[in-house]
Amino acid sequence: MTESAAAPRGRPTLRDVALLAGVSTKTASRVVTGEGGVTAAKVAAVQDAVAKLGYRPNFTASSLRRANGRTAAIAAVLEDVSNPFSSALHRALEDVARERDVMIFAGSVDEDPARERALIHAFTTRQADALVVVPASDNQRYLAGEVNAGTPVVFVDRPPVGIDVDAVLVDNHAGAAQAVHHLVAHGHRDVAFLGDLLSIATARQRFQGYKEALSDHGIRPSAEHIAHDLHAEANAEAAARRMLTGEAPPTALFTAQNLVTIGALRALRSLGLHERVALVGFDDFPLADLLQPPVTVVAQDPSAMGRLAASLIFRRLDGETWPPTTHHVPTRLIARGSGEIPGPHPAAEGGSPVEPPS
Amino acid sequence: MTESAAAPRGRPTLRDVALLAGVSTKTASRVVTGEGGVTAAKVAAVQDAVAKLGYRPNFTASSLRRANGRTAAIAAVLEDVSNPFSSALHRALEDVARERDVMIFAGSVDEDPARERALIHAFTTRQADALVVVPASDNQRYLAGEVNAGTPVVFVDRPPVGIDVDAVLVDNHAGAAQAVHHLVAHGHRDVAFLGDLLSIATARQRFQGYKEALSDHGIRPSAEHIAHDLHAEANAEAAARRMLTGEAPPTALFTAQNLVTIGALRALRSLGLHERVALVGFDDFPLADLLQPPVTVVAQDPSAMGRLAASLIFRRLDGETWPPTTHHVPTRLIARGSGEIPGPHPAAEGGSPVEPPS
DNA sequence: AACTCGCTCGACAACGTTGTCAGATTGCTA
DNA sequence: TAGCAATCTGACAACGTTGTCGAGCGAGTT
Repeated sequence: MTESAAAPRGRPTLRDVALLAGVSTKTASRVVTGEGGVTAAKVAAVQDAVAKLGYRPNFTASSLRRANGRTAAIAAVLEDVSNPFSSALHRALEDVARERDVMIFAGSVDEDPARERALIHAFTTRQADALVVVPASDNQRYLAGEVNAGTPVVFVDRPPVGIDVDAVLVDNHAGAAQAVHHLVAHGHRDVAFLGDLLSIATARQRFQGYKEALSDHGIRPSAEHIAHDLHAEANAEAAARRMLTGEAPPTALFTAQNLVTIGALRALRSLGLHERVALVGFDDFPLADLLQPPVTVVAQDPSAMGRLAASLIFRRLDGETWPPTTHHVPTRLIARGSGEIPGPHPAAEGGSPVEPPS
Repeated sequence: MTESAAAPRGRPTLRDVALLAGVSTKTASRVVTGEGGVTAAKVAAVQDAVAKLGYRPNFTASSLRRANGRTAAIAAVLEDVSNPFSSALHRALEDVARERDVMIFAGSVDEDPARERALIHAFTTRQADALVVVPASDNQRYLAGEVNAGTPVVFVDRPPVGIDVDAVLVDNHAGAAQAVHHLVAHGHRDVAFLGDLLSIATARQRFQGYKEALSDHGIRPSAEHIAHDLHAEANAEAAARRMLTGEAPPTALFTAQNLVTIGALRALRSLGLHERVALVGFDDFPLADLLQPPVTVVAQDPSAMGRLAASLIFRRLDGETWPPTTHHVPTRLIARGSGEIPGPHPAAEGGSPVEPPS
């Protein structure tokens, strides 16, 4: 004999199970979903059939039919799943989702607005129950349909534009200001700024914080010591090198993004200035404490952001309602060494060095 | 007037579109799928209706009905989406999948066999078209049903057990041996081993490579200089510290995993031995080149592994068939400094230092 | 003029599942 | 013993979509 039974072509379905167990599909369904109200004998028969056939329910078909139509999957539209910030966020979402057996679709936008739309389209088309978005475009009006249809949407790290939804943001302005105050308190007045693409809202906010903090101390930054649109490590390294080898080089650097910080570190290292020029970076990174000197940063907390975003999502999915709200997750200055290299203006102006409250 | 029209409760469906456009659902379907064979006038009417209602096709329902039943989603069962190896792998999968508009479900196993099964269950239940698995369990027989049903499965980094599927592996044995040969060539005979959980196949292979490479040089490692089951940074640091402060401390360390390497670096640093004790780590990590001294590693190439895994998946999905095959992606020794710290036995035995071919 | 051909279009069924409902069986009460 | 409620079970429809098939129509052929 080649086949013991009718050998259903593809995967076994509930119908195959029911047939083998000698019950109706509905009763088979009752057993596999644990709905109850089935006699022990039939339960056993169905379970036997399930085991024998290796039946796996088709959750896709089930969610098509079920009352709420939930797919128990949420989508994460991230900057790049392989960068530390995004992947920490991703992991935090997963941790919260796991408690509810919800899966995560993740995709990388790479700062490409078209890609952002394509991803969101793909995810909504696949009936994701909710959307977590780190946007790259300058306007997300196109999401209105989804939001109106009742899909919970949370923006993370960058504010929504043209649409009113929950957001979990970092206080970039305050964080940047904190970094600059810290440097000034350690005797620096010539603090350079190296930042990400100005098209990114957070980059603009950090620059704003930098400018205002300096101006609080009556300092006007030199135009040569400001570099924008550094999105790759190599660009940042070149920009830092240019500043540091120019005339009247800065005595401290504020690097407003991860890769920019690392590029600047390379420049400092290769010029042998890493023990002499102070540096505070925005966003923490692994091994920052093992470098020489250890790198002082304004840390964001992507895990906390992810957990908060997920909890907002699930509260909405549970039916809770409230007006769209923006939440701010605080930053934390972690002094490790590079930011405490003294500058030429000790005990700046106002007496004791100004330290932000822990 | 409160509502301009019948205001369909949830998302608009093809039926709503057809109704508004005055055509049958089938014709509406023809338009949105681009099937063709529809007059220009009706195409326009349908497109208008689509735009007016903000209609989005339900890909889930579509794949239920369509001939091949594909969901255009593949699942990645990873160690931890937030660790650099996993996330680089994830990203590589995404890059290949993107070309075909295929999305990725990702989940973290955290070395928990139960979680591995739960994730795979969840993904198959959601009709993922294929599975990429970095296994944590010691046996994956339970996947037989999926494989028989024709779902392409590729194992990455760790070999499948109890089941015969494609695999993309690192040559851990050779990579570890290469690291040890490198250290011996630089004058070390007392090379310690610090490795991950012995329950992980790759950890065992790396240990094997270490032992055999030493034995090639007629060296028998001291039992005190071998530490297994170091899965967290803190454990690794403690173990390294114990070895380095014991009597007859090793002159070189081979750290067989990422976090173990970092833990060992912390121990070296805190004991002030980082310029005196050589170290080669298995698996590269960001910023290894910026540490003092820069860290020599045997690098894996998670991107290449991911791309290869994805290409195997898609070739199978395209209908190509071949017997399950194991592919080995080569490692590469990257000499940066920490591995070239000289040991007490210069020009070891066989004349010129043995360097593996680049 | 009768016929065929090609094209457009819609009715219907089906994908795998679950909600609804009514029928069948059982056990209990009066 | 009749009556009734409680329990179990299956037929059927439906979720949103697409494959199948045949009807309708105008144009071209003999």
